[in-house]
Amino acid sequence: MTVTLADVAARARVSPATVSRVLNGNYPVATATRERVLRAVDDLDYVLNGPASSLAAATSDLVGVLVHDIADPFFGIMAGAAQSEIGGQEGTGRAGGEKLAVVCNTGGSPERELTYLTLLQRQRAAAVVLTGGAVEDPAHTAAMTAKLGKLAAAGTRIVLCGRPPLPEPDQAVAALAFDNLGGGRRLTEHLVALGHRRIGYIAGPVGRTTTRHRMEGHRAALAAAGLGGGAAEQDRLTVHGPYDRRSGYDAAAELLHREPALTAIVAANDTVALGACAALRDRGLRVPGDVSVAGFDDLPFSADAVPALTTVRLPLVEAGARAGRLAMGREAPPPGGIATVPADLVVRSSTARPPGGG
Amino acid sequence: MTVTLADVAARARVSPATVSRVLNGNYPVATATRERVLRAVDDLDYVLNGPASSLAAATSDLVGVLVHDIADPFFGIMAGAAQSEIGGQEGTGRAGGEKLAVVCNTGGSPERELTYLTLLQRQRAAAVVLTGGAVEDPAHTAAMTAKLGKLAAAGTRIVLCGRPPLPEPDQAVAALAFDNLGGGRRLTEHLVALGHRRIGYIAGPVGRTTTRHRMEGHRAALAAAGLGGGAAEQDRLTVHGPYDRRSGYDAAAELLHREPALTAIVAANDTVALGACAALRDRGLRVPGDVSVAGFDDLPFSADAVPALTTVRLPLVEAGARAGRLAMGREAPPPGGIATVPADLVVRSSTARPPGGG
DNA sequence: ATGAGAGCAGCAAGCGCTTTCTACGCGATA
DNA sequence: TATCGCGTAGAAAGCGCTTGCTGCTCTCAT
Repeated sequence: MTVTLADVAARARVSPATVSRVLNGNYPVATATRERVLRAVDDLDYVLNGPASSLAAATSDLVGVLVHDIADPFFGIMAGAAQSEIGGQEGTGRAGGEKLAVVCNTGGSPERELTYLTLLQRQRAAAVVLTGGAVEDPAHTAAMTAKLGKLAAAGTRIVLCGRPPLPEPDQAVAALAFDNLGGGRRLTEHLVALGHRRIGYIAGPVGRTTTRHRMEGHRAALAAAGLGGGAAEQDRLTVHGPYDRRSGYDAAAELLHREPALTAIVAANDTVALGACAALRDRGLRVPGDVSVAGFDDLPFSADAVPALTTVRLPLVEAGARAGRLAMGREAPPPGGIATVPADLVVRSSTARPPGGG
Repeated sequence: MTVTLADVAARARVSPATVSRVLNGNYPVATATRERVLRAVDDLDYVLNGPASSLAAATSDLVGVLVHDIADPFFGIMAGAAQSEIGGQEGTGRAGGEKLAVVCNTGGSPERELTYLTLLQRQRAAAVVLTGGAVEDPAHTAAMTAKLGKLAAAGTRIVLCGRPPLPEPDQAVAALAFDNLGGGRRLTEHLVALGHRRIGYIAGPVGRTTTRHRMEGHRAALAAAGLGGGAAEQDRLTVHGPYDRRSGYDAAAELLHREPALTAIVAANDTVALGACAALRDRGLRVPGDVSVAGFDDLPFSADAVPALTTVRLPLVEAGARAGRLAMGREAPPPGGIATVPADLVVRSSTARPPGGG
């Protein structure tokens, strides 16, 4: 039925051991022998049995990339960049280093995150890349830490991309953390500098590090300008929701309802910001004429929106690629295992001075 | 070091065979025994060794989902929908049916498509879902057909989603083909009905089925209205490019250069259409006041664009989910193994009657 | 009471590969 | 000429799991 190593060995008139060595290329094999084996492989159309190989070698060439939402370009871009570093090298022929990068979609669910990690652990994955913010639930954090510790102990390399380091930093875990706090602060500082005083905030889902950090940056900027207000006031001008367009639309409407004199809205990300713009437009308000709007991430479509979105640029491609290299062990981990990825303000045309004020 | 089945068996005071059977749940085991085993599993924190299991059982729980560009929501949406059907069922506990859906990013490269297929074949994947258009190169088509045939022969289920059936239909391959031709035709018919006579076409990359079918639909509509012109004229009003925003921007500029009197532009997809809109805007042309623009796919952001995009709706979530179920063998394949997914015209505000005419 | 049969658990033979250790042949060295 | 060592190939022992088959222990009908 299926062709096995032994079949190839028989045809090449060598032992299975030799075939294995030719295929793995980490043992001296005479050129003539090698060629004979390679020819037999081609003739027989032999395909290595992955499970058998992984079992015997106690390692596999699977690398998992976990994302919250595969339909969101924020994750797609990072995952794509990581994957091209992992399974990428075209034309490398049958040379090593080729790994199978697989992206797993958790849908933002903690359970599925854990489930995928177990599945990856089952497969004895060579590495795991976790992208996006972490869920801030003590129980889940503990479970994740334990699971990741076990994976690391089993030799699986762990890389966090766009996610803060674990509470108890592990040597074996590299973290590429986005400067969400700094980015959020700079964004709101920009708005404040333009003269805005009543700024609504559309936050991401509750209980996510990304949500919290961006919001803390926003509030820090407000506080620094003496615009903090009380906790109650802050909450009044904040609406939480998922990272999608619809959420932005609804939240903007809600904010306008709570505070009709709003002159600016800061959104948790670009997609949400675009939803907010739509809501504003539907109410006859102009952006940025009546209300300024800002996003976060600087996804490709943000530059093309009308008006072009003021946002915070996150180098997703670079970060994803670096995470991929880290996962492959092709790049030295940053000192302390932790690196901060910059988040720079990008001013475009969706923000301007407030109508009367300024 | 790592806990094995034998360790669990020892602790539960049963044979390894019994533990295996409890875990796989496909053999009668007395309740008391089962519970003892389950307790031992928990106590020891046992995690099945996937490769060993796959080797012994000659099957694996990996399902591959191939996409051209993971950063493109068109693929992200389909892949996410498929994945939720494959690895989804929350709370199913340790019950079967749980598979590891992994998405592989080919970047549109034929070589990588083949490479991933081989990697999946290595892993003895349970199923493979291929999304998006196929590359129309005889050599590649032959290679793919051969490879898919081998996979199918090895028991891997194959599902094509948004891709036409193989040249020589295989019983084991299910295909969910998008009605790109019909959608393209209806879209252009709409433009013609509005009174447009000089319509530019921004096509996708050369040599892809999707590109060709959409374009053929466009040209069929033109021909039916007696607007076909000669082949040379058709080519003059057609520009090819990748499926990205930049390509749309450049192509629109080029079309305008070739035919300044253009009153409408049909783009290969929504992203490209948005790029075209940006180019038009930058030249001081209004959409749809001066030039109408239409896209394809109806991605989420299309409804939010300004102006909202007239496009062709593809039920990506439904198609992806169905592909997932097909891959799991949870849904009967369509008659003949082929089903056509409808592509309906969605008229919004980016198209209107041409300026002077109509 | 006894034989048949159902229900459940164990034995042991692999699944296809990797890798350690051993063996062989040959040119170089003494 | 005898010895050593290098380069290369083979033998064989698993890696951890699944599963066909065997066999034990009860229960139930005769």
